[in-house]
Amino acid sequence: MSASPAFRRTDRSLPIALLRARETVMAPLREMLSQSGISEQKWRVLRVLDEGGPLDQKAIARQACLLLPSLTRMLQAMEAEGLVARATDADDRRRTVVTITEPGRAMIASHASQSDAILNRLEQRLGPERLALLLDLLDELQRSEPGAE
Amino acid sequence: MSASPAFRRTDRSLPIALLRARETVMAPLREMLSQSGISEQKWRVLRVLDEGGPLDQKAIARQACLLLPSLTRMLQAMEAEGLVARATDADDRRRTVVTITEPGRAMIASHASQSDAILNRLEQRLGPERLALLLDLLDELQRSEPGAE
DNA sequence: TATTGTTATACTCTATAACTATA
DNA sequence: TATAGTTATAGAGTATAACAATA
Repeated sequence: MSASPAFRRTDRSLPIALLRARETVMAPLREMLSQSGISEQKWRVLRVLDEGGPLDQKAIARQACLLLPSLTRMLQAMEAEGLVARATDADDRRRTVVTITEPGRAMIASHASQSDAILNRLEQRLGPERLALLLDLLDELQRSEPGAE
Repeated sequence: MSASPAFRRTDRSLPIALLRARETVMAPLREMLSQSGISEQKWRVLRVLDEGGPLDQKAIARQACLLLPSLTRMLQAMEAEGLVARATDADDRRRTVVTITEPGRAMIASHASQSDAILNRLEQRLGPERLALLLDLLDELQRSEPGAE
């Protein structure tokens, strides 16, 4: 009647622990985003573009953890909303280069202070050193696998 | 043209770092699960039940990070597949107590060695101490918020 | 009156394959 | 022949509200 001994306890299972931690962090952020009518996924796209400058879609998909078909539809909607602009790459015309627009940056900026407050609160609870350590470990984990960026 | 200064770099952004790390960990596990025709979500339900013994649906939803309406439909399917059994709680007849069945445990057991191999490989890359530290930090993060279990 | 779980509904994302065009 | 992106399609999960049964 006991749990299968080959498995770690779910709170010591990395996939579940990552999910629970993410849900904890995202809960207040989701509430914030719902007020703008923007999805979590579109928010990630904006964040990646805001930071990484113009990117082709494959790079966006990889960095924002999205599939290319999902991204295609999202970008079409976001272009219609004026949040991003797309242009064919002159050097390689298979590529589409996506740029965040000023309204896109404004959308991000409008949430900056609120988002910062949420994450600062977490930082205070965990402690700045331990948060930095957590980010290091997550980064290390992600880099340890092939295919990750 | 630079990124909004109020935001952390996305690789130092906790929500995105958690997502990327999770995708890294889940990629090989998803491949494993797809061979059984079981979804990631149903797998979480089985894992939680296998570990936590009979649970009511609200507890399952919280521990597996699912909404109650999603869980209701999933459990109906899983009951039809014989993976779980449901019964009304005698003491509080609003509650439904869900139990994993032997076929459910067998489903889990059939993936134990493969799942273990995947996670052991990650543990070797990161180092056992750093993995333990990561799990500690994730747990701490999750516990720091109200509403988390 | 609050809580557990269900149903209904609309929406979004996931996932795969097939397709276009460029290289 | 391979790659970037699109389209098509099926399916599943998300999210909200409204509801039933029970406490």
